[in-house]
Amino acid sequence: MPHFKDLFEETYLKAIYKLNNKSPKGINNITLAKALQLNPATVLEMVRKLTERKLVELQQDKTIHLTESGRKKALSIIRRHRLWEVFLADKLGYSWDEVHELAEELEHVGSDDLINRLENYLGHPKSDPHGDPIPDKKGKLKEEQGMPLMNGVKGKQYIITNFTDTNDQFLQYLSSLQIRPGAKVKFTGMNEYDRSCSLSVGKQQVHLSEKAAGNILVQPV
Amino acid sequence: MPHFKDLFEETYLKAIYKLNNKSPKGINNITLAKALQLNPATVLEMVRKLTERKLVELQQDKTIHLTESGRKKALSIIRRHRLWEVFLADKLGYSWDEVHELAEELEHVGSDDLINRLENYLGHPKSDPHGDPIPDKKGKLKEEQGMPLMNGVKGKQYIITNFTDTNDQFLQYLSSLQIRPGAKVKFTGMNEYDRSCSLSVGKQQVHLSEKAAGNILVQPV
DNA sequence: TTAATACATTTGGTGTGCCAAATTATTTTT
DNA sequence: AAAAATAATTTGGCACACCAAATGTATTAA
Repeated sequence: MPHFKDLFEETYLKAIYKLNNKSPKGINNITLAKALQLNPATVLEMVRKLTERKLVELQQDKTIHLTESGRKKALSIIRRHRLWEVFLADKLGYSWDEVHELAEELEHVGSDDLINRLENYLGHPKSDPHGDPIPDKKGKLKEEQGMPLMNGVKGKQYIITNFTDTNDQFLQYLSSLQIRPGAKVKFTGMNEYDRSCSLSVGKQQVHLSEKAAGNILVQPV
Repeated sequence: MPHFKDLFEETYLKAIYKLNNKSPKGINNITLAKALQLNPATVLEMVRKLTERKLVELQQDKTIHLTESGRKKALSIIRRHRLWEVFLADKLGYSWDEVHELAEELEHVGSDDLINRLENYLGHPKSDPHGDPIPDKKGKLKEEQGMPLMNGVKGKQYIITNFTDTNDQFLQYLSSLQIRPGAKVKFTGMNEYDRSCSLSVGKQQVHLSEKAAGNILVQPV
């Protein structure tokens, strides 16, 4: 019979890691609870357990931080997730905007040895189908932070690198607009009223909400 | 957050299916509890839930049987398990006696679509690395029952087809004796005292306990 | 400074699978 | 048929993640 503790642990660690990347000052349990779609009481309880396990530290201002070993574990899960995504896309023919949910399950499976073999089999890819970099065995991750498309300069061209929202719905929406990693777009302006953005993708004019444009990362072409 | 009910359900259904294959008359919850290494009280409770879910039927003589839909689910899990085993062996380079435990985890992951794609990617293998046949999408399984090596005739040659114990320890033990699916062996006799068997594998003389020899299935050469 | 708002924590309680131990059949033996 | 062994079931309870709602405790506005 399976042991679930790891699974919960991994889910929490990954969520904390990701939120902490966005807000390096630290996050509170409300934020974490919202991200996990759980009750704050539940999250507090679990965070305490993780603290006992020396994976998480609670600062005196109540912010939640990963310890070094917690960060290691989180990166290991992200590594698994992204390698499975590559597998699903490259080998099984899934498109880049369909792989997230499945990888969410696969990431909790198997040993490090399995993942290392998988990486080898996939030819040591540097990034997953969404353009996100894959941590190496040691947990090293080169974070080439792109700039949010929202902060673009009117008239300039950009290359889509990756996304800060990994939701398959969102990605499929972008995909339908031809917005995918590697694609070239021109920023044609922002509407000051609602901060929505317009851009041209190929010959199409596209309008994106502030939220959407904020979750698309680009590099100057 | 994950939903575990399926996982438990699947574990029970698979165990019942396998035991029922060995004893078609039906099994009791003691046998099932032993196989799952759980308390009979626990198993009884769960079996009742599975009965409510119309996956299992309790006969009046207290034997446990799968319903048609229970059998379907069990076969679907076995299909997943065996396809993942092929993946691990063929693509990631694991040897046939190392794949079971990992497949035990992978079998609970993902959708039927994923498994169908995997099957396609693997080239529609007919059997897994242990020689066991892989059920098709519909749940059809051709059970080419081999004969237990124990029942062999002295002096005759046999081809190893598969095994009725899937434990990796056991398989690795066999592997160390050059006993693997497809291997040719000669049955050289049985010791009546403890029913242990001797055979020749290549140039080696090998002795196996009654239990081991009973779990090795062969076909006349 | 007081009131309002947000956050943090505690309390009591649920569902699910699990167990040990006691009890009640049901078989076997003798 | 009585005794012994085995099987089936019930009972009460544990662990774990989870939640709603109540209660503190800060912060921010008025």
